[in-house]
Amino acid sequence: MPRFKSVKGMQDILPEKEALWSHVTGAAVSIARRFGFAKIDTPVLEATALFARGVGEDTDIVSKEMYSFMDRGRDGEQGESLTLRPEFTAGVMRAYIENGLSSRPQPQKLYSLGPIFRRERPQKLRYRQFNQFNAEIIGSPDPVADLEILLVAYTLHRELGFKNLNFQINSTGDPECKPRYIEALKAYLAPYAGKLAPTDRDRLQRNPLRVLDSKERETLPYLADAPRILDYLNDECRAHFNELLGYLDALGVPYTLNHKLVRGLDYYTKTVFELWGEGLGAQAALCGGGRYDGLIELLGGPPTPGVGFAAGIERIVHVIEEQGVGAPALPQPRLFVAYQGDAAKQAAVALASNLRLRGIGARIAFDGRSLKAQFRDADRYGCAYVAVIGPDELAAGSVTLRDLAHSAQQTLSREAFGVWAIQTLSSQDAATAA
RNA sequence: GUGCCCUUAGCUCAAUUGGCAGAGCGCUUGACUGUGGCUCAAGAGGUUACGGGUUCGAGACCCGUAGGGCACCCCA
Repeated sequence: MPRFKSVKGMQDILPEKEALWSHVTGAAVSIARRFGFAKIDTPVLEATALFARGVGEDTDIVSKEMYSFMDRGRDGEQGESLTLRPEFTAGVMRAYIENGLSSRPQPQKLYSLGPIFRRERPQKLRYRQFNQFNAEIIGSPDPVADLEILLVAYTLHRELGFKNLNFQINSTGDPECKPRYIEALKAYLAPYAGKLAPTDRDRLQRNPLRVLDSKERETLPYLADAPRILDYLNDECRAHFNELLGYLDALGVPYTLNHKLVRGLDYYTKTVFELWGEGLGAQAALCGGGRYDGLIELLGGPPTPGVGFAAGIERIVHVIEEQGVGAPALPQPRLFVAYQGDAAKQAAVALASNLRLRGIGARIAFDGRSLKAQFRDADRYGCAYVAVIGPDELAAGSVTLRDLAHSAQQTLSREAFGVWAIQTLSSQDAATAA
């Protein structure tokens, strides 16, 4: 029997990571709530067509990175094609439309947390299954909505101790000015088409904007003097962008205008951004997002503006781990219940169970190990106290309580032990949890 | 999808020009038969990623596959 291994690009997150992970996700949730976001959980599986339509057929994500399969229909007929979500936004928009969230107070501010799947070649901090924190503001064209999305991202990373944060920001215009710019870009690049890198020649036809952030050596020289989209924005888009930048200036949020930033998803309009940080190797982006005013209508909903972003949890965890940021310890039982003998084992199991029913954490040994081994476990698990029930205690109806830190012990009646446990352990559990 | 590098115990790594597969940590047990940390001792744990080939002999050399790392592409 061959040993099973995790699927390529997918990894186990082991218990020792729990404290750090809940530190990060806890911060994300707390900031989302501070900004007035509510949680929405959508399925991991969606119709392939949703992503093809929403994200765009010609994007890298849809054209080569999706985990898709044909579902079974009735009577063995072939059903529809389903896909493991490669991003959050399309699914959240589907849910917004399907559940009539457009008839609730607008805008709807929604956050999500969960796994995302992209079938890329794995690399450091690039996995085929990874976790994202996602936030969307749906139903407002106000630049303040853009600002709040940027600020959620910024606040999250600031609070987790990131240094040298910087937004890369650009505007990709709207359905009126974006095509004008694309035409201008195509016209500018057309004479050089033969000299561009093959992939870029292809992009020029299918998705001209993507030529902009090309890193192909042959292409780069021709990009330097390419027209800039900011020069082609119509009045509305320019005003929107300038208002957003004005807020960022006023708040002292660092950003760099990056006119080559277009991002790989078709649905973006107006604002696009990425937040860059240190310690990520070739993966500069901690998180990214932008505005998608046409998406909901494209997916069959009422014309509705929206803006959002997604952050990669693994990338955040990696960086703060490297910076040696310690996460607060998670609460754990302070008491270890040890026993000797079968009869005492029953009493010990009952004792531990009763404590837990009263909300007090307790750990108990399995497998009838020696007292010595039980004490070693108690120490290893960081328990402060050991309650021992052996033949003597069983006969006397008592419990021997040892304080490991002070190497002191005393024998108490069951009643006295119960009082001690409620007084000492319930308060300490609460203290650890807080 | 492309290029380069890597893969030996649960983990981190040794093993002379091809010549008996090892250490530390961790784990289990024990060191006055009711008591932890520290120390000491013993034990368990391996198809050397997988499949072929060369050789008297392969962890080592050759080919293939898988997985990992780094970079490209793109992004979280």
